[in-house]
Amino acid sequence: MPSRDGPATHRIARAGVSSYPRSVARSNDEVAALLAEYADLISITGGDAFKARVYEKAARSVGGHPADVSALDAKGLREIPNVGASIAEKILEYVRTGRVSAVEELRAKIPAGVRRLTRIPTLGPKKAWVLYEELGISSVEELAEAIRDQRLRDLKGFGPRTEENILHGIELLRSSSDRVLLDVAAGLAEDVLAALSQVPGCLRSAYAGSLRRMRETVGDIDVLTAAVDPEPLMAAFTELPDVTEVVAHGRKKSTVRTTKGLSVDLRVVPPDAWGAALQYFTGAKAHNIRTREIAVHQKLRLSEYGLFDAETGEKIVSKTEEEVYARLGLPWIPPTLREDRGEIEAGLRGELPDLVEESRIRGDLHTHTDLTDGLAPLEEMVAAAARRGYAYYAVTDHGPALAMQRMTDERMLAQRAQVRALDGVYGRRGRRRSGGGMRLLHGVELNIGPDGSVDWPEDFLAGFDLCVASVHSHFNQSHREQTRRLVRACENPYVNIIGHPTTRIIGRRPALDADWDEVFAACARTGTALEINARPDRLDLRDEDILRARRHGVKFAVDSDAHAVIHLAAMRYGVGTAQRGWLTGDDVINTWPEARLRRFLRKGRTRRGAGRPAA
DNA sequence: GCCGTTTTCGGCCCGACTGTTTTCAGTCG
Repeated sequence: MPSRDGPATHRIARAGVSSYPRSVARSNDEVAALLAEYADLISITGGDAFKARVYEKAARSVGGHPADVSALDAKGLREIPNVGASIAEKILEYVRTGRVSAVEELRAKIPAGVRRLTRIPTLGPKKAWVLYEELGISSVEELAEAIRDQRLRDLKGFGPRTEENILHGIELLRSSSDRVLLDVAAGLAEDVLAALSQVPGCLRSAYAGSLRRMRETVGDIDVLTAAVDPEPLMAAFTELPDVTEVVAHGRKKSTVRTTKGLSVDLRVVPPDAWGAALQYFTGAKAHNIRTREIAVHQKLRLSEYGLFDAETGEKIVSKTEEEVYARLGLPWIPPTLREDRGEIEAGLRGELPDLVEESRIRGDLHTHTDLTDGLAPLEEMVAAAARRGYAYYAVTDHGPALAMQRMTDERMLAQRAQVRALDGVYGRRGRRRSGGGMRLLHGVELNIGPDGSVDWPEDFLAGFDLCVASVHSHFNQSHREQTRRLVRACENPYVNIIGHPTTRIIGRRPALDADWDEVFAACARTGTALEINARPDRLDLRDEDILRARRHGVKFAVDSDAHAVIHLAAMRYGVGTAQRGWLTGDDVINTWPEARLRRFLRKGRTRRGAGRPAA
């Protein structure tokens, strides 16, 4: 994609627009990024704030739109929310020419670095513009230097605390800028695999490395292929459309840099070395060191080419990972566990967990509609959930405490009536066929206030089938206050799930400062589940927290927190994170049959009718 | 620039927090 902003557009700290599943054409992402950039440029230059907001909203709608925008005509485009005549025309221009003149004009006025300044937390478009206009600052580096030289002191609206906050923001930006979010890496890797698998002579292909292990961020992508003759694969690889630079080009290994700023390594191995190579390149390094040590103790030698007799050099096994692990006395270890966090010992004892898998997820318990900040109407979200084969599905729009969502009792109750009506349709529909239908749960995402209270009193909450409760503000409370707040939310008999518990946003916002062991203990004690929010920029709880919470006996819910149909597919990243936390199906409430789930949702409630479906 | 039980113009999510101010602008969710 032609972008003045360059490759860093997709880096974590500035991943403003990102649509995770690959079922969506990439042109939607490109157009969304362009519209978002235009919105930023309007804001920075002091343009009409409402106009900027429309472009922002249009960017989100396009990013979340299920159809490929490059295949739509003007009429089709205008059916996308927030896309009218003007934006439709710009999208058509982009599809036709690869550029949008209005965006080009604004880009000519503002160096790309100025927009990058707004990625610094606490530094918005207005301050960025002042810095550029008054001091000519157009990069993060220049800004850091200007602060060192105390040149911000004389600017109106900039004081010592502002300097401090900006410096802290720059630190945050820098510490995360060399890795990308999981969905960006997965999308690129899947594109590369799709292209390489078409090359004649390509016998197998897969991605390995931290992406296969589903680490929350990815530094570069390792792609592995099996072929007798590597040349055609290497040639095709270095000529992929995403490639901006060929860093290395050899027979066994090539490295390229891509438009997303991410490096991709391709390794071509002989077909009979596939298993050993996949094991080797999946890592993690610490896991590989352990497996090689085990090999050495057995007078063996393990490399990417196979497992060999250390003395004779004779190859023993190499075709599959299973064979390699088996010969070492280990069961096959799922990639998400390969971090040397006890998986070797557990494997040796035959006690690896029976990990939760995406196919075992029976429903999504945290999703939104356009009643609040979602993009799709209830009917569309529910239809999409049914297509995923779920046995149950919860609609959990925001309560009134998030003032921006304009929720009222009446609107919530009206939605409930709609949900009940749809439940009648979907529940029955399935029962007539085989295997049962999809039951709909009416829920809410409550806001946890600074004191731990939530949006509604208990008698109103009793009407919901389930309540997710999450923190959306007051991130800087003291350790003690934050802990008390979360514990109090758990103690509410109607709160079933703590949504995105730490509220961290990868590369942009740190986790809340709380006594998590105390919070986890409260969850276990009160029968409150912790969410594993599957959005790639959240993945909250993260793997280490899950491991810790699990020891308290907490149950978990892996939720997409979908705000659009396509976001439902983010479930895979949540499941990957749950696996990294060693969770089994029994640990995850939304793998349970409906009846068991409903029992869990009743929690400590005394009132009858709470948590039950309407007849 | 988009949208409409507010309907072809006049609104557009709105409240809290922070840091800068002395009455408010910028940022965030």
